[in-house]
Amino acid sequence: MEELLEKCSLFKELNSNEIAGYFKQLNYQQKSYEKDQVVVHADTEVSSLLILLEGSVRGEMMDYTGKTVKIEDIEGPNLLAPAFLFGSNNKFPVTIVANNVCNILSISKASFIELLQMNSEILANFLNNISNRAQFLSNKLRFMTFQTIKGKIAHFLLQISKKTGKDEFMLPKSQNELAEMFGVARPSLGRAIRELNNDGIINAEGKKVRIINKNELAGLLK
Amino acid sequence: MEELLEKCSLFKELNSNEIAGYFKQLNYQQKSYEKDQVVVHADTEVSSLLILLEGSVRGEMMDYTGKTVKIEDIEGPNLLAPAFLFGSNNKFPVTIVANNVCNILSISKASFIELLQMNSEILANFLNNISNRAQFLSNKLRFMTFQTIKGKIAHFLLQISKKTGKDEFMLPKSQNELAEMFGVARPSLGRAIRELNNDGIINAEGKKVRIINKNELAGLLK
DNA sequence: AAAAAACGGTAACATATGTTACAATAAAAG
DNA sequence: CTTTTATTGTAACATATGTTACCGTTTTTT
Repeated sequence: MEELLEKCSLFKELNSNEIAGYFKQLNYQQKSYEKDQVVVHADTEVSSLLILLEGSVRGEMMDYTGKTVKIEDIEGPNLLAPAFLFGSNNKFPVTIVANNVCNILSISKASFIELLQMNSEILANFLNNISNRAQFLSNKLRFMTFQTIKGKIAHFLLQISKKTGKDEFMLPKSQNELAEMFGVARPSLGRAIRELNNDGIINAEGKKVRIINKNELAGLLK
Repeated sequence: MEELLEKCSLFKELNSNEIAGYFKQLNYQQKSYEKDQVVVHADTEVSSLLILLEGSVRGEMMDYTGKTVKIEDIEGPNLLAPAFLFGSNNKFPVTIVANNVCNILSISKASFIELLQMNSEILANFLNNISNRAQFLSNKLRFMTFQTIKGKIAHFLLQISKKTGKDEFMLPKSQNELAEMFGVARPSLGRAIRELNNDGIINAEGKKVRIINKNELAGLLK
């Protein structure tokens, strides 16, 4: 277990011996989940820090019709909803569902506070983690607030292009998944891609995409 | 100054003498701003913790056409963008503009870290503060992601109704402000209100609103 | 009190996106 | 290899929202 925790950002700069030392004094539990099993439902009280040791989970929100929107995937090892352990509303903001078999560690809030007091390294790591969380949300918010479908596609493609350094690549997800990610209807996404293609801004055929006019594509980021 | 800080959530449970004691050891600056003066532009490096002592500021985002969307108002005394002092992207996510004459304290990051190490009360307060920030963003995101204009209005009205305990009240903002807050066009907002009125769900005349069918209104929260 | 500015009401029209449906193709399963 | 299932392409149509414009009313400024 300590080997997995060692890779977790919360314990950066600590080795597995130190971690094991701290955990001897802590109150914690470990539990496994099956693929598609719900780990916690939205609005459940957050009374413990959950650490995803192995596997992958997703955060989902549901509207009142029961339609599910995936917010993000989280790969272990990583903290789950760390920003909801403190603050005035200690409820999970999303439902957390296992993407595959995964292994989750739970530390009670009281124990975790002790841990933060024991080691200033861990404290700093936790501050960074929460802050990154807030920053992620802030980005997501900007993404949702401003952009049209074409804007979202532009953002997405330019991000890939920047990361890979190439103008031609395969889409890493199906249109269905992208549409869900963007919070739009699948045919609308398809149409937008087609229009970008017909306007000569990109070249899209199946999953293969080439960016032709990067400036014009960036101009859609309104 | 200490009297103002005493009211700030970061120093909850501390009195002004204790605060003054800590500040003697810290590196900080204080500065005033005029109404509508920009405090910091979006994407500026966050190298200090900004504390709004007196007055009110707003956070704004701009799209590439220069159109501004107000994200929120912040009243002093309060922290500005605390979640961006740590984490991996230390840039202000929004442009901060003074709503009226205000007074802002700036503490260098290094000094602030010292302060967090000096007092565990302040540390806990800061964790709560950042966490509340993340929770605010999470709410805003839910708000933006799911809702139609009518849904946003429903959410807004039901929130007021819940807070005041009344079904009839005056809108606390102009349609212009509401439209900006919701990120929609003003005539679209007006039309949506009119339609809710014509459908007998609410009774709206000028700023005076009465909720007639609360269930149906809540049903719009999809 | 008069003038100016902000605000609310509303209409016509443009545009973006959602909905539903179905066919063609590709990928996975048997 | 064949069948099944998922994926993509696409069209017709419905709906929500944005844009622009104008007018009458209220509020603020002078």
